[in-house]
Amino acid sequence: MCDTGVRNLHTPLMKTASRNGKAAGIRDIAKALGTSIGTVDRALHGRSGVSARTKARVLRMAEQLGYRPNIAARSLKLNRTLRIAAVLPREIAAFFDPLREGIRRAAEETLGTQLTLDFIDYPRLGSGDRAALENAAAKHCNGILFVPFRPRDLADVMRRIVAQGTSMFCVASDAPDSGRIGCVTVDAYTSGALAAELLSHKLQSPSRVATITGELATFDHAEKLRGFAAGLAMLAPHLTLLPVVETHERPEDAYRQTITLLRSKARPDAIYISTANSLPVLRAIEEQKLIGHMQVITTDLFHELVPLLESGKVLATLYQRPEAQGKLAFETLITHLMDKDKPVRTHRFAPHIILRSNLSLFVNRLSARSSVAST
Amino acid sequence: MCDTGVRNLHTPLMKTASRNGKAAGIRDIAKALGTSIGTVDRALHGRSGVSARTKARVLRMAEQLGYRPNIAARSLKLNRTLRIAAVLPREIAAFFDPLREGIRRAAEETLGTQLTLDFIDYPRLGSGDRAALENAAAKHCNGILFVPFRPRDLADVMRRIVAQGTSMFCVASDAPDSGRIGCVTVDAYTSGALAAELLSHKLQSPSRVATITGELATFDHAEKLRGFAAGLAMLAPHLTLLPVVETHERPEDAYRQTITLLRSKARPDAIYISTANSLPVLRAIEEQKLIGHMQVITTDLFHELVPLLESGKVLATLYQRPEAQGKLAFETLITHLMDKDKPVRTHRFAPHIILRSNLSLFVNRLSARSSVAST
DNA sequence: TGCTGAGATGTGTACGTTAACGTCCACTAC
DNA sequence: GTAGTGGACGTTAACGTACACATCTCAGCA
Repeated sequence: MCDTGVRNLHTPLMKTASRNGKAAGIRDIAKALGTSIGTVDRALHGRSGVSARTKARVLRMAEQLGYRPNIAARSLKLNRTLRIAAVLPREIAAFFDPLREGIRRAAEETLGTQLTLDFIDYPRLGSGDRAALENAAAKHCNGILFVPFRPRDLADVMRRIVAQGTSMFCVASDAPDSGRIGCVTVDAYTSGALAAELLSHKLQSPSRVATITGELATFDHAEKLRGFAAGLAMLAPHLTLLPVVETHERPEDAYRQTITLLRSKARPDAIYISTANSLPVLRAIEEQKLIGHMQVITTDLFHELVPLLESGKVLATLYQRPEAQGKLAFETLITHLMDKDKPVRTHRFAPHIILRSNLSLFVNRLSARSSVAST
Repeated sequence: MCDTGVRNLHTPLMKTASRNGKAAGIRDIAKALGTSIGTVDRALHGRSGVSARTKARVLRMAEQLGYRPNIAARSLKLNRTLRIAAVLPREIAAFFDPLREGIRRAAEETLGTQLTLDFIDYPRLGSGDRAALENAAAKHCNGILFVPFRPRDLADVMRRIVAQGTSMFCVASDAPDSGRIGCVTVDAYTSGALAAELLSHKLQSPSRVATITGELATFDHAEKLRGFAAGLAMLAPHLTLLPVVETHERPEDAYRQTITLLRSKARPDAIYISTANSLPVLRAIEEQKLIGHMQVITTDLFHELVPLLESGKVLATLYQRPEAQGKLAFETLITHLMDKDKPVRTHRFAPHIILRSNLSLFVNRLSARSSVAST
C-alpha cells in the first residue's frame, strides 16, 4: 500500500496553486509586485516600454508563481482565425483521399483556435499542381500543406509563397531545400529496405528482382529504391536487381512497361512496386498468368488489393498510413502557427507491413471511396 | 488551371461569414431574433426557462447562421480544470515508461482546458494496483487511465469509482464489462496471428512451437494466444503447438520455466513470447546455447533486444507502440470529458512488426530510461 | 520656471460565453 | 381585489488576456 507513488505533473496548462487553489494569472504577478498588469504583459511578451530591472523582476516572479498563460483567454482576446490550405491531387485516390480525411479529422478536433481549412485539389501529381499552389498562394493563408512532387519545378512558386509569410509544410514526400518548415512522410528508405528483407526471406535461391516506381525526381521514390537496393545487397546477395522501371504515375505506361518486363528473357521472380499506383502492374502480371507464381510486394492499400493479400498472391504491402500522415501533418503545422518559437519536428513514419494476418485491421479503415480509379 | 478545385471545409471551429466576415456568435443569433443572449444560451443548452416555440426558433436560426460555439470563450468562462489520474505499474518499464511519456506529451499539447495530471505508480502488475486505484479514487478525478490486469479482482473498486462519477479508461488491455467508457489497446488477437504467420514463413518443415505468456487472466494475453493458435492452424498445419507457459510476469519463474521447457524432450523449434517480459526467457535460451538455433518472436522493444534483432537472433518483435497508446488514450479520455455526448471509440492498434530493416526507426524513440530492469 | 519629448507605467475596454440575478406578466388562491 | 407563484425572458458581471490610450516621471533646454 505504502508502495504506491503519486507524481504530480505540472502540465503547461495547469497552474500552480497560489491564491487558494486557483492558478496564477497575469494579475497575480502584478499584485505580488505591486505593479500593473500592463507592465507585466509588456515584460512577459518582450514588448518595449519596460525597464530592464522591472522586466527581470516580472520574469522572476512569473517563474516563482509558476505562471502559465491561459490559452483560452489569449485566443479569445486575439480572436485570430488561422487559414490553412491543403493542396492535394485527386489521384492516387487510394492514398490522397484518406490523407485528406486525416487532415479533416485533425482540423475537427483542433481546439483553441478558429480555423478555416480549404482543400485545393488538382488532377494528378505533376499535372495542375503549379496552378493549385498559385491558387492557394492568392488566398494568403497562414499555412499550406502540399506534396512536393517535382520539387525543382516548383521551387520559384514555393519561394514566393514563403516570402509572402505563409508556412509551407510537406506531406507524403519531402523537399528538403524548399523553405518548408517541416514535413511528415513515411521513411522511404526503410520502406524499400523492408521490401528487400521480406523478399530475402521468401526467395532462398538466386533470383531476379524488379522494381517499379512512379517518379524518380520525387525525393521519396528515389529513397525507396535506394533502401531497396541497399537491403538486397546487405541481406540477400543472391538476388539480382534489374534496372528500375519508372512509370511517371501514368497507368497505361505502367501496364505496357510491365508487360515488356515480364516478356523479356530476364523475367523477374519478384517485383517490388514502390508507388501506390500498382493496379496496372498487377493487371499485367495477372494477364501474363504469373500471379501467384512470383513474389509481389506493393505499396499502400486499396480494395482491389484485399483479395490478393488474403490469398497470398501478394506477399505483403507497405502501408504508408495516409490518414495518420495527414493528421500529424496538420497538427504539426497548427502547433507551429500557434507558437512559432517551438521547433518543428520532421516526422518519419514507419510504414506498416500488412500481411494476411493483420489485413483486417486495415481494411476497416478503407472507405468506400478510397478505391483507385479503374484506369 | 480551371481544373483545380477548391472545397471549403466548415470545420466545427470555423464560423460562417455573416457580419462582414466575422463568425456568428450567440449574440448574432439573439440580434437576428430580436431576443436576448440569455434566452439563446438557454435554448442552445437545453436549459429550462425557454418556451418550446422560442427554443425552436433559436435552434433554427443557429443552424441557419452556422453558429459554432467559441471554445476559447467557453472554457475561459467555465474555467473548469479537469483532473486526470494515470494509474500505471512501474514494471515492465520498457512498456510503461513510454506509455506514461505518451500520456504526458498528450497532456502537454492539450489546449483549451486547464488540467491536472497525476501519475499514480504501483510496483508491478498484480501487486499494488488495488491500493493505487483506491488512491486515485480518493482524489475524485474526472477520469482515470489504468491497466486492467486481473479485471475480476478489481471489479468492485471499479464499480465504486464509476458510481462516484469518474470516467474509467482502459489502456494496454481491455476489461469489457467493467463500466469503462473506452479503451486503447493493441489488437491482441492479430498480434498473436502475426507471430504465427511470421513463423509459418520461416519454418517450412514440421516443428514444435512454444508460447510464453504473462497472465492468462488478462484479457489481452489470452487473446494473443487465441490468435496465435488460430494463425498456426490456418497457415501452418505442420507446426505443433506446445502447452502454454504462464509466467505471471515473475522473471524468476519465467527463467526457470523456460529452462525446463528447453530441456524437455519435446524441445520447441520456435518460441513466441507474448509479454514484454521476455528478457528472462532470452537469457535461458542463451544459456542453453540455443540462441540463433531457434526462431524467436518477442513482444515490444527495449535496449537489450536491439542487438538480437540486428543480428537476426530474434526474428521479429511485435511492437505494441506504448507511447502512441498513451497519447491516444489520453486524447480520447479528454475528448469524452469535454463533451460527454460524443460517442467514445474503442481503439485497436495494429502492432508494428519490427525486423532488422526498420529497427532503427524505433530505436530512436527508446529513451535511456526505458530499458527493463535487469532482474 | 516652464515646456517638450520620450520612456516607463497605470487604466480601461473588449473578446464570446455562462450563470446568477432581476424583471415582467399571467395565473391561482384567498 | 391582492398577494403569491412560477415561467419566460432580459441584464449584467465575470473569466484572463491583449492592446490602445491615459498618465506619470524626469532629463534636457530655452
